[in-house]
Amino acid sequence: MLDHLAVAPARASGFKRQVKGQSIATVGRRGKYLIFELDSGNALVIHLRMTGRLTRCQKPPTGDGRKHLRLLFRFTDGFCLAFHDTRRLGKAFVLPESESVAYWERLGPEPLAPSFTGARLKRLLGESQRPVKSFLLDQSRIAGIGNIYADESLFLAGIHPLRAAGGLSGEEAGRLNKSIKSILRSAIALQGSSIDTYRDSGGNRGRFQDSFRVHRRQGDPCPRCGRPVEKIRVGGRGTYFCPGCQH
DNA sequence: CGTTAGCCCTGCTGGC
DNA sequence: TGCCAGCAGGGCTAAC
Repeated sequence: MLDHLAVAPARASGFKRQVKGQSIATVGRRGKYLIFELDSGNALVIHLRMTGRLTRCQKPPTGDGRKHLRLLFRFTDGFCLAFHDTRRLGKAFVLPESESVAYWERLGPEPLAPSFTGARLKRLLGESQRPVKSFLLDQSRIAGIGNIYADESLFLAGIHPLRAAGGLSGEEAGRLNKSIKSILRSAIALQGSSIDTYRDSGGNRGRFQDSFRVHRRQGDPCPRCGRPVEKIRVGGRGTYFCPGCQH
């Protein structure tokens, strides 16, 4: 089994042993997981979840800077990489090279890959009776879409979050595919969404939250038709949509 | 197999 | 002003 919670003190020694002295060969991503490939062949994997933050710093944090500090990596050039996480939901662990393929196979395809097309999405949706919003959030079906981006993608595509996934037409799947790519690309260009604690590695806020059209905007007029945005719960997640534009 | 409820975790918000 | 229930949610596990 994977050593899944490296942050817990009881398991920290094994984690430290596997990371200490290693160089980072490459930095990558799969879904919402950050992957730091070590020269041992193993990978340091970090998931920020809701409130995790990775910050590059010139020296180890002190005072208030240590509040919620969970991990601190020190590099030979003197720089540090700090992992802060207020809610402690984030995870860091070492993924053995031998388990890598199986681990990443659990995730669905990357929606930004050129091979991810409307037709591919239509096939993935299959005959599923789940709400399309739940389907988009299921990382084993499609990797990397979170609650914000599911809401915004469905709004852009004009699709109601409670529609049965398998009930979407080919044309609708095509629209949804284009919307997902567009929303993700915009959010990346604006360096993410800082509703609350998210910051990039330089400590800067993202700006995509200023472009939300429905997410966390219940009661506000829809930017397209003016009807008030509604909030419901889908699969236990707060879900925002326009009753006038999404069918 | 496909799907869903519960849990983790802390800080903020809203209602009284 | 203070208190506290409720909410925020990604992903894992257990259960159906």
